[in-house]
This record gives sequence, structure tokens and C-alpha cells, in this order.
Amino acid sequence: MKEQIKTYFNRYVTFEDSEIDAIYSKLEEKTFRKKEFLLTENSICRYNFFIVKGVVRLFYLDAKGHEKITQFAIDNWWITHMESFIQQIPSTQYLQAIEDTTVLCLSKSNLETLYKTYPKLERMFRLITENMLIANLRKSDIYLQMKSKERYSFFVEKLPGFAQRVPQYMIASYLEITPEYLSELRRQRI
Amino acid sequence: MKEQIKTYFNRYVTFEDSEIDAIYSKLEEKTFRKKEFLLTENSICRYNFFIVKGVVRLFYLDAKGHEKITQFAIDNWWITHMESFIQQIPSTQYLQAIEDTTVLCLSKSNLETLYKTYPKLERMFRLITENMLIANLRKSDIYLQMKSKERYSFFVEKLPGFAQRVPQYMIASYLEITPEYLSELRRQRI
DNA sequence: AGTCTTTCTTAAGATATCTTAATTTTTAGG
DNA sequence: CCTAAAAATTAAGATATCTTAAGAAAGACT
Repeated sequence: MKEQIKTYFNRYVTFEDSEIDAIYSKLEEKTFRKKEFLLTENSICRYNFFIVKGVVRLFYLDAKGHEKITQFAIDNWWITHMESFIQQIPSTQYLQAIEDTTVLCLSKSNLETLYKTYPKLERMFRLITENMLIANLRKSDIYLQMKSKERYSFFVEKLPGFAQRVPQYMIASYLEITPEYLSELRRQRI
Repeated sequence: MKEQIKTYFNRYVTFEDSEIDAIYSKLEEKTFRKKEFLLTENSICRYNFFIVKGVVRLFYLDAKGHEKITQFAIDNWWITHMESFIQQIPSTQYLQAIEDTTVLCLSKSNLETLYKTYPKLERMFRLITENMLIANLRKSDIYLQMKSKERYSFFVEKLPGFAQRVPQYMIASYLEITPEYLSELRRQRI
């Protein structure tokens, strides 16, 4: 598992093995069964989660009590409820495992301490955050340009891993359409 | 103008005056007349722009040649086409002044150099990028939950400065609705 | 294998939003 | 001030998407 972290970290910034060791020692391994929650509404998100293996979704409940999925994450992604984690305020969303999932948990306080000792880590997260922002802006653009049908094709094409590992009604939620309508779109496409 | 920068920077990280001077010396002042472009499609965005005074919009042309606005920025905001600036690839969007605007331009290469000398600056931009990401995620959530009518009320309420300084058809574009439909919504609301 | 739960499909009617095109109002430049 | 250009409004018809409700299919657990 430390190897996986090392490989991942060195994609962004070159770290010494000793640095990796020090940072790694601040990560806490946890496993969650399918459907278990990593975070629930109203609690403060204390961790940024690095997914070693598994699938996790971030979602909230709308006024009618329907789940609205805003993010998915799989192996080698970080996931957290940003607003809650960064500002240490109660979360409006849930984090839940879709499959059995192993994560490494990086707490806010450990992260702040590590930033002071390892400016490289700050650089890594600056770069990761930039990438997340770009991905998010791009997602908004795509949703702005495309009708639902195209969004679905796009999703299936660009994120081939996901369509298999995630039930269709969750994809519908992420694509911001109803499962019924997605079903109809899929029928039309044949 | 240096005072404005100093005040702004110190909101995020405490800098020495000498540090502010050094960073400030790498910023290039420019002014743009209303409707002038800071960046056009297909060119590489070399700068992150700090708006000293004015209003700027970021937009692209959709398949039908209609302008789709993805961001506004006013005094004391940074704006750039993230994807183009960070990755130094051709931009898919335009940056244009809506009013006469004064900006301070920070080039990608100057920024990289400054990061090496001043880790504090890296921290500041890490924090700014986190805030931008949170704002963007929140925007997506809002658009997901709200119908057009609520989005308009929300925009008017939360960004009171903007509704005055930006023409209505641009607000419509930002809200992802047609100007005709926005007009109808406004009528209904009385 | 059998039952309970979860997921997916189908269809009819309702609604939000867009399209087009014409008209009115406001703003900017000589 | 006057006129041309830009922006906002109005209305009718078209379309995408949702809602509700029911039934079919697939998966999970004894």
C-alpha cells in the first residue's frame, strides 16, 4: 500500500523515501463495507480520503428526499466533502461506499502540520486542487452544452470503468436526469 | 495599487513588505476598454489577471455561435481560463472586459519562479484555488437543485453588485437560460 | 431453488424551457 | 438632440424532461 502512495505522490512532485515514510505514517487505513457511510450529513468531515481500492459516491438529499450524486471516486482518487473538510463546518452531503472499499484517511490537522514541514506536499495539493478545479469547470461546460443523451454517451465513453461498477440509477443521478428518462434514452439509442 | 494588492494578499497569508514588493514587481499593469478582449479562443492564456477595477467575463461560443458565459469577475478577483493557463494549451474561451477595466497580469513563468522563492505564495494560491473549487462545486449544486426562477433570485440576492453592472442577457447566459425566458420569469415575479 | 429487495423499463400526462420572430425600450455616438 | 445599435419584452408553438404509477427483471440472502 505504501508503494501505491509513493507512485501516486511522485506523479506530482519528487519525494525522498524518508518523506514518503513520514507522510505515510500520518495516514490511517480504514475499510468500509458496501453501503457503509464514510461521512453523514451534519457531521464535520475530518478527513480527506485516498481510495486505495473501491468506489465511493458523494451525494445529498434534495427537498423531496431524493439522492443527488455530485461525485464518484475510484482507486487512486481523493474524495471528501470539500466545503466541510476545508472549512471544518457541518457537511451537507453524504459519503458512501458503493463497493467494499479501502481508504487511507488524512486528517485536517495532520495535513496542516505536514504542510508546515513539507512544502512539497503543499505543492502537490495545490496541483491536485488545480486539476480538480479544471475537471469541475469542464464538467459544468459539458453539462451546459450537452443534452442528456449526449451526456450519457460522454459518460460511458470517457469513464469506462464507472458504467460497469455503478448502478444505472446512480449514473442518472450524476447526469442530472431521472432514471426513467435515462432508461428511455438508452432504448432510443439502439 | 500596491496597497490594494498588499491588503488582498494579507487576507490569506502574512507577507513582509519586502516580499510584497518583490512579488508586485513581477505584476504588469494593463487597462482594457469596454468590449476589449484579454484573451481570445485558440491562443494560449499567458496570464492570471487580478482585477484592480472593472468587470470581466469568460465565455465560449457554442455550436450555434451563441455566447455562453461561464464566469464573471469584478474588483479584487482573479480571473483566467484555468485550463489554458495551467496547462499552457490553446484556450477554448474568451476573456472580455464588460466595463473599462484595469488589471495586474501575472504570467505563468513569473508565477512558477515566484513559487520557488516564496512558498507563502504557493500557500496563498493553494487556498485561493480551494476557495474557487468550493465556489464552483457549490454553483453546480445550486444549478442542480434550483429551477431557473430560483437561480435568478439567488443570483440577484447573493451577488448584488453584478445585477447592476452586467446586462440582463449576460446574466441569462450565466444562469443557463435564454434571455427571452428570463424576461418572462421577471415578469411573473411581480 | 425461493422469496424479498433492489434495479430497470414502459407509458401517459404534466410542466419547464426553448425557438422564432416581431415589437418596444434603452443606450451610445455624432 | 437624433439616429443607429444594443438590449429587453411579448407571444405562439415546439420540445425536452419530469412525474406518477405499475410491472418486469435481476440480484441477494436464507
